[in-house]
Amino acid sequence: MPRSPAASRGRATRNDVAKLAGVSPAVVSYVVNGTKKVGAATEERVRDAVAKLGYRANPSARALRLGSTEMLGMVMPTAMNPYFAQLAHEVEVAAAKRGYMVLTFTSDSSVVAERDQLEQLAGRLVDGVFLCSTVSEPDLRSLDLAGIPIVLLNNSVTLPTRDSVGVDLLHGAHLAVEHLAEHGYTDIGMVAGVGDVGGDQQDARETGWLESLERLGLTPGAIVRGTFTPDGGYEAMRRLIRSRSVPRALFVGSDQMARGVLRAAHEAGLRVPEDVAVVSFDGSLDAAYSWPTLTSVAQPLSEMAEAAVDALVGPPHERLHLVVDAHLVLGRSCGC
Amino acid sequence: MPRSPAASRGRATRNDVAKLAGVSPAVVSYVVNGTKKVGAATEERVRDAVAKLGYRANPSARALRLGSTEMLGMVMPTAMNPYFAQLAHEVEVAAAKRGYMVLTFTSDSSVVAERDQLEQLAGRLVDGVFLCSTVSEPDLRSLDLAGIPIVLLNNSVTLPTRDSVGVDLLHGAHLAVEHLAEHGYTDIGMVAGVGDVGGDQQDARETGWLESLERLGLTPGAIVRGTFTPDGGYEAMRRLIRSRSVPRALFVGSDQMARGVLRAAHEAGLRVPEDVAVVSFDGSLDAAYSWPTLTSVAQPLSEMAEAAVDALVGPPHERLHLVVDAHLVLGRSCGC
DNA sequence: TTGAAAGCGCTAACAA
DNA sequence: TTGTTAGCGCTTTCAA
Repeated sequence: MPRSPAASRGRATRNDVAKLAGVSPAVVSYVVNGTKKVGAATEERVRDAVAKLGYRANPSARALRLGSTEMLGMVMPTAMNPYFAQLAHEVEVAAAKRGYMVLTFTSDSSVVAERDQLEQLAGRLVDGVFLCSTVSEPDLRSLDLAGIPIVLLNNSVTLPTRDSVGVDLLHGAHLAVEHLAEHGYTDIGMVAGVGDVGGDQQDARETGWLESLERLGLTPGAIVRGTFTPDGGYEAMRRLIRSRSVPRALFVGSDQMARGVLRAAHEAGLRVPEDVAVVSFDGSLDAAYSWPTLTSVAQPLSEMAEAAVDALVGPPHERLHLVVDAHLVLGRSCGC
Repeated sequence: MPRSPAASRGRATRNDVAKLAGVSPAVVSYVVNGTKKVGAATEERVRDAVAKLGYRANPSARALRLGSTEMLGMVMPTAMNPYFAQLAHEVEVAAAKRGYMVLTFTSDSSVVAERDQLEQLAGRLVDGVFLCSTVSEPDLRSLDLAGIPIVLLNNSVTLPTRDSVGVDLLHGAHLAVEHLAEHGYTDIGMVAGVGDVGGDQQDARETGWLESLERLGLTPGAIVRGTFTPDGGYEAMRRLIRSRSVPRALFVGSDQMARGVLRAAHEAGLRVPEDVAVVSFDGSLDAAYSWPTLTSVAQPLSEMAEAAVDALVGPPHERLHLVVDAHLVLGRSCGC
C-alpha cells in the first residue's frame, strides 16, 4: 500500500491519537464525539493527545460510516441579485450553526443548468437541498432517486408534496399599496414582473395589488410588465412613459426592477417621489443603495433561512409550507 | 451491523452492479473510471447494469480512498457586491469544468470570520482554497497545517511565497486617467478606497492615478478617501462637495463606491457627466445598472478564475503570480 | 470503563 | 482480461 494520503499530508489519524494517549482507537472516538463516558484521567490524556497532534476526524471517513456528508446543497438563479446573495448568506449562516456546510450553485436562470446542478448535488450525496427554482415545476427526479430531501425556498407557488418556505406575496403587496394610499395617492399603477415563461400564472404581487385597490375602492392605475431584472423594469417603465399614462404612484415587483424604473424616470425627467412615488419589493440592498432610497416590502430572510435549514436537518416534521410575513422598510421613494 | 446508509437510502453500490453484470467489483471500477481495459462484451454488460441501477460511485468512499475530496473552498468578503458574486460564479464554472465543486463562504469582511471559515475548510479537507482576503496578511495557518494549497484571488499585494491572481491595478488606473484626459479634462481628481485598516499601504489605484497624471503633465485634482462601499463613496463625495473643490473629472476606486458618488452628486444637483465626469473600477453589473451607466475599468474575471482553478487542480507549476490586464468598458458617465 | 473487530464503498496492486 | 484482497479512517456493537 502507498502511505495513506492523510498521513502523507501530515494529518494525524485517530490511531495516532490512540497511540500517543495509550488507549484504544475506540476511546478516542468516545471522547471526541462524547458518545460514551470514559474515565476522567483517560479523557484528559486523550484530549491532550488530540490537541498536541491537532487531530480532526476525517470527514470522508465519517461520511462513509455515518451515511451523512453533513453538507447541504443550494441552487439559485443568480447571486448577482443581492436578494439571492443575501438569502444564500443567511442560509450559509444558519447551516453553519448546525455544523453543516453549503455547496452553492447559480443556474443563471437556466432550467437545464438547474437540473444538472441538482444532479451534481445528488451525486455528492448532500444531506438536503435548498432550491430557488426558476420554474414552478422543477425537475427533482435525481434528488428523489437519491432520497435527498428538498426545500423549495423563496417559493410562492406551493407544491403540496414538497416542503417550501416563502413570503406572503399577497400580504406584501397589500402593505405596499396601502402605504401608497395612505400618502393620499389614488392613481396607483404597477410594474409587474413575469415569472417563468412557461407558466401563465399571474404574479401574486399583481393579484395582491388588485385586491388591495378593490378593497380601498380605488380604480387600478396603469400596469406594465417585464422580467424581474433592472432591464425589465427599465423597458416596462419606458413603455409607461411613452404611453403618457404614468400613474402618480407605482408598486414595483422587485428592487431590481425598481432600479430600472428609477433610471427610466430619471432619463425622462420624472422626479421620484415628487412626480411619481415608488414602493418596491424584497427589501434588499438594492433598495438601500438606490437614489432615492426605495421604500420596499422586506422579506425576513434569516427567519426563512432558519426554517429551511431546520426542515432539512432538524427533527422529523410534517410537510412544511411556511409562509412568512413581509414588512415595510421606509425609504424616500414613496414620499415619506 | 445496521444496513448500510447508502443501501437504506436505496442507492446502488458497486457490488450491486457487479452482481447484476456478473463480474467482480473491480471490473466495475475499471469500467467506470476507465482505468483499465476490459473486454468489449464485459464493458457493455457493466454499462447496462450501471444504467439500470443508476449507479454513481459514493463520493465519500472515493475521497477516503483517494485522499481527495474533489472539492475546493472559497472565502470572500461578501456576495452582496456583484463584483465578488460574479467572480465566485466564474470560479464555480471553471471548477465544474474540471469536476470540482466549490464550498463558498462569505466573511462579511471580518478577519475573525475569515480565519474561522478557512479552518472549517481545512477540517473538510478540501483540495484547495481560493481566498479573497480582507487583509493583506491573512492567517493561513490552518490551511498550511493541513497541507492545503491556496490561491490568493483578487490580490493586488503579492506575497512572494503564495500563489496569487489579480488585476494590474496600476495599469487599470492609467487606462481610466488617460481616458479622462482624452476627453480634454485637465482637473482629474480621485475618490480612493482604503483597504484594510491595519495596512497603511496606499491603494495601487491611487498610485496609478498619480503616476498617470505626472506622465501627462497634469496637476493632481482633489482626492478624498472612503471605504470600498457605496456608503464610503457617498461620504467621500459629500466631503468633496462640501469643500467646493469638485474636480471636473473623477476616478473612483470601485463601482460600488461610484454608486455612492453618483448619489451624492445627484443630491447636490451635480450632473454626471456634464458637471463632473466619472470613471470607476471593476466593470461589474453595478456599472451597467447605474444611472448614468458607468465607464469602468473591467477585470477579466473568467480568465482570473480559470487561472486560479488551474493553479489548484492543474498540473504542478511554479509559484504563480498572475497579474492580468484590465480593459475599459464605456458607459455614459465619462462623457462619451 | 475500555478494547476488539466488523464493515461503510471504493481503488489499485497483485495474482491468476 | 478478470478476480482477489488490503486497506483508506471512522463509528459502534459486543465482549471483556
